[in-house]
Amino acid sequence: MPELPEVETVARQLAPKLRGRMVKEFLILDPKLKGLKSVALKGARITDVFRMGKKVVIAFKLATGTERFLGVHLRMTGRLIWVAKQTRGKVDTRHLRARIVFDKGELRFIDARRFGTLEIVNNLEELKPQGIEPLSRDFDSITLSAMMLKSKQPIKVWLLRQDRIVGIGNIYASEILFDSKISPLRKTHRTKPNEAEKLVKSTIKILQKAIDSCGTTFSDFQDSRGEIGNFQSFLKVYDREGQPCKSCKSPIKRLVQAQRSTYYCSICQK
DNA sequence: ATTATATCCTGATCGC
DNA sequence: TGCGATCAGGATATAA
Repeated sequence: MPELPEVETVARQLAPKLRGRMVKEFLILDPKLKGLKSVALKGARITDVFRMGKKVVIAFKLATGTERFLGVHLRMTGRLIWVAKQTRGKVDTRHLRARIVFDKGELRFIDARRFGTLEIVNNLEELKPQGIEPLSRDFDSITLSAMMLKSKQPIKVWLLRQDRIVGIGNIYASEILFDSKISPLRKTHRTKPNEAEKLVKSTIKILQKAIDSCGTTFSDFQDSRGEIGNFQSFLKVYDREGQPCKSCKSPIKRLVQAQRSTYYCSICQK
């Protein structure tokens, strides 16, 4: 689920719910997360919630004035659910891995596959990803071209590398390449300057549109029920194997690269 | 240094 | 309906 637009959506929706709240308790339920020094945040107040790469960052201020940052990586199935009031009776606590309890309400970290990670750091720098933020000014075709020259990987695989560009995952990689009219099989260093330019434009366009649509399908934060992402209706190639290309009508193809599905139109993308 | 493979986990879905 | 095989939107440690 969570690529850049989804993580951005989570952060944006949580921010107004969490800002200003004081941590009453930070409970770790999954033994896999037990190394986390969650007690360090007891009594801390949340100052902000935002996205960095694919992580949701929650910023805290301790009573002493010291800052702390919680980095949450959702990986495949992680979710952060805001629960405004304590529900009485049956609560689905399956896959509940951690809880941050406030005077009113709590934040739940739910993660079926348990790939998600939590980390607490003293400096925000420690959560900063290596790669370029595609929605920042640092992301331009000159920079991209220079980076792409260094890799012989297929471009689809390369786009997933978080140490180069952050935030692109398996869905958006396919969508961006379709929009760019570049084959996922193309060797990264074989892209021409005008294609790098196109890639920059397509990346920004796709990611921004997905953010505007609140991402691609996932559950609501209050009741963890309603689907709030809308971007799936804009997907042009992802999960559309055999269906007609939105542009040329020829069937969309699927292939596996680095053990992950890639979808593309072999007519439109060269 | 870059690139391919195995691995971490669990649930949903597919084919028989 | 049951059962095993396969797949899933992520990333990294290890091997080549």
